[in-house]
Amino acid sequence: MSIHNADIAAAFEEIADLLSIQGANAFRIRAYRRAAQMLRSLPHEIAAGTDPAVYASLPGIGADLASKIAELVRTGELDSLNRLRREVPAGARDLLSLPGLGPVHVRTLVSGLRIGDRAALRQALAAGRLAGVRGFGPALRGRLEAALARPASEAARRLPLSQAAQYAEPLRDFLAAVPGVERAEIVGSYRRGRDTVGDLDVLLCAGDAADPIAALRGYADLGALNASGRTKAAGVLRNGLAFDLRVVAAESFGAALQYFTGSKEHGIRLRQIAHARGLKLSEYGLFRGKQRLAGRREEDVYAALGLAWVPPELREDRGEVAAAERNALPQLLLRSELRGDLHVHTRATDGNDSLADMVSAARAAGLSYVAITDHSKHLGIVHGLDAGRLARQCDAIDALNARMRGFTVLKGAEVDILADGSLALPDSVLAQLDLVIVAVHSHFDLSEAKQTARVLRALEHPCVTILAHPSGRLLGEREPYTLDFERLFAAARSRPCYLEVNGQPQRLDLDDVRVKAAIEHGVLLSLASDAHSVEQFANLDGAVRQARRGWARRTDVLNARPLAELRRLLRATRG
DNA sequence: GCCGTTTTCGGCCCGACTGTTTTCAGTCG
Repeated sequence: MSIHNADIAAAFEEIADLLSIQGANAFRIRAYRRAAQMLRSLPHEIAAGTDPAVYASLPGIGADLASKIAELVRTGELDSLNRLRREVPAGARDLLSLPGLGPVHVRTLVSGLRIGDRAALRQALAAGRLAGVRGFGPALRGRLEAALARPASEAARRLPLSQAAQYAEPLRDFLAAVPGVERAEIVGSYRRGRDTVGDLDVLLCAGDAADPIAALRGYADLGALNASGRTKAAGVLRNGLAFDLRVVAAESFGAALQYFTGSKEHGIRLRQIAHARGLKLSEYGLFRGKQRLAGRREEDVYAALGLAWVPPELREDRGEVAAAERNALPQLLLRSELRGDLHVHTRATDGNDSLADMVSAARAAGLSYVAITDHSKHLGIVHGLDAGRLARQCDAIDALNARMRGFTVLKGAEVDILADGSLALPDSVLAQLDLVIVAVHSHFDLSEAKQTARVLRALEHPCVTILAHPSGRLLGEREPYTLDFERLFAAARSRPCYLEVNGQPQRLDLDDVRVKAAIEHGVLLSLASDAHSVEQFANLDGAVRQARRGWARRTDVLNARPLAELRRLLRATRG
């Protein structure tokens, strides 16, 4: 088994948690957390073909962490972590996730009271053993009892962005309508366009006279308000989604927008730059002493720090601050630059709408070409096409093209990759299509070696154009299958064939980090709606957002090319 | 534990709210 960046990051995060329970130096703990965060954002696998001598050149990795990475890659284990696991009770780390319990309180529980997991804490609370313990007043004890009473499955779960939007936008609109509120914005990971959202962050601009936090108590969807002061409130909606609300004045709104959009790591970079220049950056503005240098507009804050304005999608501390300093940020892809959509279904298989309606909707979405790619027969659940039905669909497309000006329908199919890497339709059929999408829809649990061999074999097929939803993940439902993406990218580049960024809200696959990696490998991307009904061409917005988070420019995208160039690129896949 | 346009040692981002304080530590974002 090979070690992935995420495994190393998880080990470092566990070390950080355990050290914090032991009361170690806070900056030492932060070093582990930052290293973990950096590793999760790295666009290549560090264990694969990286000279261990190079580890220490990564940002936030010094001699010590480099040697720990080397140990993990070599042995799959970490001595120092194993030692920490022996020193701290096994359930103690889990206690950190309870609301209101930080490392100091957990240390009190573990070393002072021999309470080392949830069950022991529940018992101690019931027996009244915590009454009178320093730091554990009645309010905190009540919070803990409530949290322990909730089933673990209710533990805060990240929602797909599109789902979070259904709650965020009404909340924002409600607050925007409160008298005295001048602006209301959803910030946080929502504004950054992350695939999932853990909680909602809402920022308001209002003068002293307005009291939006009081008004919030009248919001019909409010579940509970856990904290509320003059400028800040925190609570949960009825559906359990947590939110934070902040109120600032107009002269601070831009700084607050920057601050609460995050990410946290991006913000820390900015505050470090301010600090190095003898300035102070907070949600209230950029200050020299008491003098506010910027704050009203977000652009001004970046400019006053000597930085180009960074699009929110890039604010993940993945090199964007350094690029902004050099004025070398990428010109990110725009939705208006997409010329077509290469993954669309009709009711011939599992779609809802007719070929003609899907084509009309594609035109209405501002596109100039679309590929119809219904499922191959093998996938039982979707009434897949056999050779005969596919041939009739191709005739219908020919007839449609003959009637239309300025728009082109391409003939395609989404073909299953069978367990052994062969395809579910015969070559004679595939050869007649303009493009062939292949996808894994079964046997998700193969070993990494077998899954990789399977997919690479499919990509070697001379008719194959695009690999759809390459990781197979379904947000909140199914983990990605294990696949060696380094080899996938290399294969796609040399073949050549193209990788999809699937815009379905539950998929968003490739993810942002892998979009960036694919681009760095020189692989072109196909941004697809995977629409199964006319309204789902809106999925293209999600695909674009995801691609932008992976630093995609127009030139990195297959379907941002005009039709003639697209046809040339499709032909290039056929050797 | 990391790092260098003040530094190879001594720093390391910033502020609101809560609870339990008798002046502030802890948690959170």
